[in-house]
Amino acid sequence: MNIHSEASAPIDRRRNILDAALAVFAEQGYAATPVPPIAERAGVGVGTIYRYFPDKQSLVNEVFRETKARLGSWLLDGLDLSAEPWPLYCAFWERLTSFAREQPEAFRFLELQDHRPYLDEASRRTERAVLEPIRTAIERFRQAGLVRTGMQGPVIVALVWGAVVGIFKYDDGQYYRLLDSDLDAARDALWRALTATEPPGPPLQGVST
Amino acid sequence: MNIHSEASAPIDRRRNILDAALAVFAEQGYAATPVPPIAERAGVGVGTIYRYFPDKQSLVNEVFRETKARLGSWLLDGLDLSAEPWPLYCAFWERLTSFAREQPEAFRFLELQDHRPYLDEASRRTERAVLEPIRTAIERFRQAGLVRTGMQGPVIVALVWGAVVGIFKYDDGQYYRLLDSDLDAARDALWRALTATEPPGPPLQGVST
Amino acid sequence: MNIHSEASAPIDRRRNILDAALAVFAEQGYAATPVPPIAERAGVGVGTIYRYFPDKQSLVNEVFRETKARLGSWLLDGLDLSAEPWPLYCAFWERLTSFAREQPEAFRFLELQDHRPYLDEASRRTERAVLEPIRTAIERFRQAGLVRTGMQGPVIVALVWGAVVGIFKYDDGQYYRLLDSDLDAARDALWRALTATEPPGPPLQGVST
Amino acid sequence: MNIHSEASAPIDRRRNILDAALAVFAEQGYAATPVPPIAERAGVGVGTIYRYFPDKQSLVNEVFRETKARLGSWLLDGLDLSAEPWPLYCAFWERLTSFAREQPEAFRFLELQDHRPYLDEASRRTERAVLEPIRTAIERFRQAGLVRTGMQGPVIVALVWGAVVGIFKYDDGQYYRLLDSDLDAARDALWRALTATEPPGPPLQGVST
DNA sequence: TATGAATGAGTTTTCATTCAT
DNA sequence: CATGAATGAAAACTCATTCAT
Repeated sequence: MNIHSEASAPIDRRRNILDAALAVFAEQGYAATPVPPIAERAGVGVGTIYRYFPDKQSLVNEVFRETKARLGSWLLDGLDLSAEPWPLYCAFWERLTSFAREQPEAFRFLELQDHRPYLDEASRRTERAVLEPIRTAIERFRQAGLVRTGMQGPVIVALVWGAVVGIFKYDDGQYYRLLDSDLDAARDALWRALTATEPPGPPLQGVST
Repeated sequence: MNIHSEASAPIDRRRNILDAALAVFAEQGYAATPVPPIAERAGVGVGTIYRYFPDKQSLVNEVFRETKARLGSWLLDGLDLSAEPWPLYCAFWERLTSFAREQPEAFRFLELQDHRPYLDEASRRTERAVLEPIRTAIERFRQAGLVRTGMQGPVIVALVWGAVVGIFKYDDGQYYRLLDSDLDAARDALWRALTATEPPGPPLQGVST
Repeated sequence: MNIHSEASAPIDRRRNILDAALAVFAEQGYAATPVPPIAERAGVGVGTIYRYFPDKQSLVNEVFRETKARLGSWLLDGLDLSAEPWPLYCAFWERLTSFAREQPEAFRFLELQDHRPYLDEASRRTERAVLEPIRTAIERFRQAGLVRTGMQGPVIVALVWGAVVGIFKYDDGQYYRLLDSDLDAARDALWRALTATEPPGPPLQGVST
Repeated sequence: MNIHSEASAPIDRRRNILDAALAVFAEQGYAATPVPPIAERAGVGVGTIYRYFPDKQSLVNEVFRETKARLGSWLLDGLDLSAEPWPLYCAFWERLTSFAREQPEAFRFLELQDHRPYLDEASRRTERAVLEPIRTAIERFRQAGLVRTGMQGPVIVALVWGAVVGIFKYDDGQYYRLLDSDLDAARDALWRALTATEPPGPPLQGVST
């Protein structure tokens, strides 16, 4: 018998607080969100939040780092960076768009808000680190001549990432709903943008774990 | 000529307030910005702000509409939407990137922040209206077969616009400074993305006024 | 006509806040006193206190410095430190005891409470400075052989001052009320303590201004 | 010998809590001291404190009573109140000053802080009781004509006690360190104050147990 | 009309006390 | 019986808005 049988729900208050904070920060923004709604959504007392985080700013920074790291895992865990360009690109694209679709709060919080006013150094480090492997891979492809554009590697990533953010932002859930065909077309279009070649076709299986 | 002689500096308090508000909102965000810093930057008393705007939220909405409209003018005024695709695209690209470079506060405020928590209906209308002519033009090109991608017209605009925001956001002024060559390469790359053809060459002169 | 006719009561909110704070701090102590009671007693809103003092600790420090300085003036203003020992001693005694009697809040706050936990450097400087002239005068007398005790000058002052605090503290207004005869006897007794001579008699007039 | 062998350390939690509370109250004052630091210093959990004391105020009152009683014992246990005045005075003086020196926390807590805001009736009774034997002895001497001053007996005690507090308070450990000669001189000076006679000489041995 | 000091509702944060373990 | 995580009432402090000047 371990400390918790599978049946008993172990209450992880820190987890609940972080999740609740992400949800309300995504909705209202950090500065516009008072602490009590976070506590209520987390199912804890207000004071409890201050047992886990020294202040509101530390909380938002932890939310940022955690969520950014989660995005990093989502994009990269098990991704074979040595794969061929097109399968690798497709795998990355799939992960990127599925994150936006399946983790809308995380996506909205991370990508649609301006964090500079409160981000601390640790968070900025995390931010820079997350896409580093992708940037490196792109840079490798670029130097191998597989990427036919004059942009620096990181700029390429920023462009693709920004394009994805742009189209998901346009999907406001009310005036426009993104179609799967939009996403596929965007994927192929950006491939052309980067490689100056036609997309080879449907992505091969087995690139990601 | 207006009624003021050149010697008397015509103090346009409303103007100053709007400019000051844009500046501090761009820097700190709406919710994190108290009113007094706006007043100070505008060179007026706090009370004065409430003579021109009923409350802080009305102010930020007016800032939003004004700035969005300014962006619209910057992009569209004198732009010949009936021009050939490539020159039109180049002209639009030039306007877009020059706005980001020359009006960094406006760009940061409009594009890097999440306005949903406070935007009123009038502002949302303005937002939708600004890019409408562009969307219409794209749609026209698309239906004429000049745009070879399966995306809906507005999604194309969102993708290009998002890509531009993405690369300018990556230019944080500290870890990376965007090069002109990055911008030119991005322009050509996105042209390939949309048309599935090589960019025809340097943009022709005379497309925009 | 100056800015305020004598008839109109010019409201000095800072003054009111300091007075109110002294009153409630004297009664409850600094740490046990919330801000609202101070505001109420001062006849101002809570927020107003924070317009005049950055925080509660700054307020109590200012109260301390002001009150200490007031005590210093009460004891020393116009006191002829070059007077003969006995008249000077009597004048000082008179000022000391009248301060305790006429400014009971100031006396209780300054002398019956432990300020170390919150006193800042400026306040500590003020504290050290206030009795300095008296200490200097005593030292002069001591070196002239007029004070017949082996204590250091400042210790003499501390002893006399402590004795006065002790007897006023014993006067709790309920179980014991200090008599004038107690005070006169204490004055003469302490004179004997310091000089090893009998007190010469009733104090001469005209020592203080 | 008690029931515990020397090997097993008998943990007296109540004792530890009282000692810890005295230490932190002496340092920070009652109102400014949270409960957790007391628990930590006592080596117990916070909850444990509430098993021994109903609330924080009861704790501070018990600390007060205990410490006051300890002071009473220190001053009086084995003191021969029927001794001759000068030896008795010297013995008392020795106990008083040694308490201030050897129990600085107790001294600081009892004498340098204002307990009125939280003291309950039982504590006030204890306070009054402790010095009662001394006051009675003084009163006896006074009525026997051995004390030559017009002060009431309790006022005499208050003056001496206040003088001692005054000089020890002046010894802040930083700007001034009390010398033994200061203390001896103060003892003799106060003897002159009370008796209008010269101190007879060095204190006889054997007055206190 | 313009101002900025004043305000109190609302925010962040603390802490005495409880109670499940 | 001892614990310390959890709590919410209360504290410190902020700030959008008002209004006397």
